[in-house]
Amino acid sequence: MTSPYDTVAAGPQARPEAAADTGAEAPADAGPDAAPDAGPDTGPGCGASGARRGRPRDAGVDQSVAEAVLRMVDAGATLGELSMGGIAREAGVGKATVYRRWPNKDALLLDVIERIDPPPLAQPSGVLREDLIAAVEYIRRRSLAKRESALLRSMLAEVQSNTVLWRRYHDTVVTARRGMLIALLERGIDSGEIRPELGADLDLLCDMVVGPVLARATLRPDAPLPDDLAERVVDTLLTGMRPCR
Amino acid sequence: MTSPYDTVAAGPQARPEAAADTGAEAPADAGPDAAPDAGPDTGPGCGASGARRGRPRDAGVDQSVAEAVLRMVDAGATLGELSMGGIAREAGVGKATVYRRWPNKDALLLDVIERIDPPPLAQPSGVLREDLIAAVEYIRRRSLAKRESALLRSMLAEVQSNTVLWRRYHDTVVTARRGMLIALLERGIDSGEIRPELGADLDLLCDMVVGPVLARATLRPDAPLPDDLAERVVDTLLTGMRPCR
DNA sequence: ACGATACGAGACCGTGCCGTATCGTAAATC
DNA sequence: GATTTACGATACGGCACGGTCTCGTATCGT
Repeated sequence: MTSPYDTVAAGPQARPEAAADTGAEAPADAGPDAAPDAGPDTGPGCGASGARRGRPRDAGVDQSVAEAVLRMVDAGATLGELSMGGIAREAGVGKATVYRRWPNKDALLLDVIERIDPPPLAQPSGVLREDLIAAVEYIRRRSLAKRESALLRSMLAEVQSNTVLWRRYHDTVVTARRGMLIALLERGIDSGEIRPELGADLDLLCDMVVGPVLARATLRPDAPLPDDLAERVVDTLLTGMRPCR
Repeated sequence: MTSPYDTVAAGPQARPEAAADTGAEAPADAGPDAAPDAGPDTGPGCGASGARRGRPRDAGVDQSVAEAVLRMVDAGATLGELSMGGIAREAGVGKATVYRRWPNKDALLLDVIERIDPPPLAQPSGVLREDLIAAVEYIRRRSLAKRESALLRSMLAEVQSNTVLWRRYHDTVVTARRGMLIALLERGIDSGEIRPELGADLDLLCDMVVGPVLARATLRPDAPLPDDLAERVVDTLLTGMRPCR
């Protein structure tokens, strides 16, 4: 109903003259346009003019703020519970310093989320079973180091109230991984390791591979994620539950 | 960090003299004791004395409030975003009326959540494949009528900041369904329809059955949940991905 | 009729947060 | 040295919410 997330301006705020459109605009305007590029083009030096005049921005501040947000989410805060004041305090910076870089809370969160670049999966070995296990194992490990899973849960909470935020996360983090997995499955079909009729819905196959661990990690935070989980999921999936042979 | 959920008193508040321990207690006391029975023992008539004196409580109010909460969550609100004033307004009741029944927001949410009694699954037919499909299909349908899935997502957001609330939901809603599914799988093993070595971890098997649909419904709210989803998940799972035969 | 209780509406107050502004200081260019 | 900008700290206004209270009305027992 009363969603606090209506307008979102993404990316750290550039210095005033370099981006006059990001800061204070005409009121009751904004809307769903919101410049989609949110690269961490932090202020200093982004303008055409080579060297800035005054004291340069401390690059460490961006880092501190991002770390603080992750730390707080990790510690159990909902995104909705995070306050700008709290973030600033946790990061050990002034509130004004935060607002100098991001116009509002949404922009900040969006930027922090995009800053989480998942380390690339290892190069596929070509052996289907091993590659699938590696993919699932990757999810398991990320869920264990629960920074990721805490953030995911927090994001999930925002799916409904802040679709922009979620879509951004989805496009940045989820899609990439999913693409790799689908490629893996396609190769498995080509090589005859997967029944070809299953190729009709790779999306479903994808969910069947990652769903179990994902569901356990996010929906059952108490459940264990034992070492051999990925292996057993993949083997059960490949062989099937029936004692067919 | 600053969790707004510290103490929780569950269940609709009984009329004053009937339950003097639920209302205002000594401050800085409460704690993790919180009477665990939260049945909707709504005020009137709950006391030993047969008939109450004044105007009886309107049973419709409890319903209206619960409906309002579900409606708002359904419409995209996070539990944290719900306000008592908003709930009262949405329900068309006075704020005082709400507080007359529940001592605080947590107690209200807890009660509403427990009020969602999932309609019992149909009696198992005895045919493993059909029963598994029915179980998965049940999840799919609940996710489609997204009241449930919206609530689930909102609950998930609270996992970290309000473990009490989550545990209550988990114990009430999740455990029951899971138990039925595990019984199903056990019978499948007994009847030889499932490879017996898989019986070593029925929990995992459980996740493999429900995980795909659950993950898709909660983690990918845009993804479709086609009619034949349950069937295909179960068949793929039973047969396996390999072209073993 | 009368007291008791519940009802919707809304005033009220304390608190916390958002976003801005100010202050004194630090680091850069001119 | 002067100017410009960033920094941490903090004060401020505005606002929404939680929770209490009051008011006028409705509905029950006695």
